Amino acid sequence: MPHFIDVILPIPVENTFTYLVSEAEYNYIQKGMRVAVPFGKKKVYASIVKNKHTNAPTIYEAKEIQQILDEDPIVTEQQLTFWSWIANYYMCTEGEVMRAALPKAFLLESETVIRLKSDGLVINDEELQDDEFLIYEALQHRSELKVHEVMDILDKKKILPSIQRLIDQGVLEMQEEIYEQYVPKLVKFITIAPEYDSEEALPVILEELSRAPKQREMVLTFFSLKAKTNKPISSQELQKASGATASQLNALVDKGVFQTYQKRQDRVGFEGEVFETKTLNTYQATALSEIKTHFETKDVTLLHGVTASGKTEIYVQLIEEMLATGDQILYLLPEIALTTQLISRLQTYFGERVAIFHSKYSVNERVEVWNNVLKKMDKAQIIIGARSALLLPFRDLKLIVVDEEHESSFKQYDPAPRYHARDCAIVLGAFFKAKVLLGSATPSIETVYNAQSGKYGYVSLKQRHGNILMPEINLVDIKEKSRKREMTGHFSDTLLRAITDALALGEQVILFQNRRGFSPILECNTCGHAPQCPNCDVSLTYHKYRSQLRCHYCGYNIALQQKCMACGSTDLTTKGFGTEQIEAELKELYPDNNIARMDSDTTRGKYGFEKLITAFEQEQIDILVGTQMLTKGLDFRNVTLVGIMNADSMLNFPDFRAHERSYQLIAQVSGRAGRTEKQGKVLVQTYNPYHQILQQVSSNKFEEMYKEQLEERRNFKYPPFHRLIRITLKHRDYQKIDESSIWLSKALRQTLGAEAVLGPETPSIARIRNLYRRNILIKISRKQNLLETKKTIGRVVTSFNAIAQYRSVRLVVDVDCY
DNA sequence: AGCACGCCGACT
DNA sequence: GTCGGCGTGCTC
Repeated sequence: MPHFIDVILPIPVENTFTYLVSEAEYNYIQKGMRVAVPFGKKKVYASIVKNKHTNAPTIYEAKEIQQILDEDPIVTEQQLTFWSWIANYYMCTEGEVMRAALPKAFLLESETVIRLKSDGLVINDEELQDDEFLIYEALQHRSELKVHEVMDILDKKKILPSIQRLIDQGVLEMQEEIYEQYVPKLVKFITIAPEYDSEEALPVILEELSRAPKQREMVLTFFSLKAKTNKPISSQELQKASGATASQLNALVDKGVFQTYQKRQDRVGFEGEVFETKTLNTYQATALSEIKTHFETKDVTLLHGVTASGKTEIYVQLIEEMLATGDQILYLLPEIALTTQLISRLQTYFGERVAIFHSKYSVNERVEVWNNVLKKMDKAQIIIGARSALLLPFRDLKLIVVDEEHESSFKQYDPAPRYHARDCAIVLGAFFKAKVLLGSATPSIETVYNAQSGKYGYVSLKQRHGNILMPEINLVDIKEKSRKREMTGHFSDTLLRAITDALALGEQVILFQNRRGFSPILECNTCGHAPQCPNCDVSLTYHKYRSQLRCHYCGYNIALQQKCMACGSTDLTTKGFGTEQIEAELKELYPDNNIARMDSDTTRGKYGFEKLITAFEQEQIDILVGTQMLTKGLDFRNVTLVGIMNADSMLNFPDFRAHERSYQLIAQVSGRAGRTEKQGKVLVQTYNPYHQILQQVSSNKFEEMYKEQLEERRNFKYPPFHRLIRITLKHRDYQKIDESSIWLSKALRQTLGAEAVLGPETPSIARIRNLYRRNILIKISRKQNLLETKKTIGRVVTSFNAIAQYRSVRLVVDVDCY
């Protein structure tokens, strides 16, 4: 009886694929193992085994697998169930989930390589055509060439005919190669050769080395290191301690004094002191016991604690109590908050039981964390990570903490799966019967709604840690200030006075401006022309530090023009403002103070962000200007003043959550002020100080904001009352996008009802990277069957793709697109 | 996704 | 005439 396996391939195709295996392979293979399979004419992929069976496919012949890649499954059965849930819920394929979940090192892809045939004939150069000669010659220097490299050498794309001719002549051979990308880290250790390892031998060696003082010293250093610790001594350590070079060390190895051996070492680990957890204050202790009470009856609980109320300590305490059982705990954070600040705090409590999973980690580091979680190692009992940590191979998950629950970065936007980590965490928690704790100072409307309706437990913590007062938030009417000519650049006199006062007291200041760059638009005063991106429908942003105009959507950039490109006038002005301009103005106003800027331009690189944070912590920086990045759970002791340069741009953002977001942002930034005894001060500059959101945030009326926003959501059919699915259409032809989007919206209206479908609407940026776009929004009432509705949408999409002239239109379906 | 096949314009 | 453009269809 033939044996078969169904596998998931890491590509966006709907189905699993069936391959033929031998009986021995069949018995060896387990679900969740990786198997290399040929796919299409030449590709080889690492796939994941989803099923084993003996049902031969009827309409095609199954291919044989190439090889089994694992000795044990690397994906658990629970993960496979979870993948399939994600694929269903977020309307994507399991392959896309697989691609997001597995560390890249697990996803081998084949590459075609060519090499000279070992018994190949030596060929006469004259017999070869130009291209063939170039390939032949390149292979004299390199043992093998990737097809891609051949393209580079010949500087053209059609290379296969030349290669084919060489193969026909028996010169070359071609092969598909797959590479295992994970490389264990090997560390070189030093021991002394056994014959020298004694008291008596030492003088002999020293005598022998009398003419090599450096080597002599190294031997002495080795013995003193050995006496100090009984840990193995690495070559690096020895070199550092003795100040010797690698060649001096090698000389001793050659002389047979030292011996070396390689040891596999984990890249991920923690070395340092471990401290006792802090005792909770009475408010925190009460909150913790309330959380535990809720967990007796409910799986999810919201901890709503104002900024600086000490939520982290509560998590720590809860984790510590849960840890006793030896099960795993997941701590999810928004990407940006994954700074050393919080991690080192958790590491000081839990030491090496903490593992970190983070996008800035290398492929190898990610594989190690994956394996540690899979094998349920002690060193990965507590996993801290951003949203993708949710996809790790957990064994026994006991608790999931979702910190900063309201953060929009928990939702993945671009490549599918477009999943929301908080919502998926709740589902994953249910799979494991784990408890889920959501924490935030400004929880999202949906979560508060779920808590108030009794679905989640609710615990509130209104007292700041150490009874520090909430910062005082004042609104500054800059319309009025402009009229009275009390503005200096973008600063009101009120804000400037507050900055001057704070600096005089040696305190630090944070200024928040939600836009990077110098100023968004460069405009001609004569003709009104503003340079546009040729690929996107946006004006280019002026970046002063590079003297460039840049597009924030596609990266297009040109050098700054001195003259208007339309009329040649030199009278150009900038409109709007960003972090860079604020920084420049500040440097003029406070030339004696250190001013730094934190945005995605200044925090590139692995440690860019951390360097800035550390410098600010150590008070080397007096004023920090930044974007959103500043809001995320950072804790600076000496900040007493926070200024928000312009609140209006956020409030007027065209999105149903703009008001909620503005409240959260202002409240979060404000929370950075006054974390010690002194009450912090927050100044919010706005053209509209009577806006209800600004009024609510300045008087700390979260409840009122929540009720008002909830009412609006109810009236306008938004979450949590309705679910939203957005379909985005993209195409480079304007006509086609127009027609196809109208067709699709009509088809959806016919099947789902006219009131459920909105659009097509043109997004505020109608074209990005030369693709025109249209959005269609589907609102699904809570009463409707979600699964059925998605199936219906799926059917409509299928019939859309069946129309030949629309097929080239790209569709992106985003479930819960908020 | 990626790759081959196939049909059209612009150049050695 | 060929090279390279990208629309189309398929992958166990």
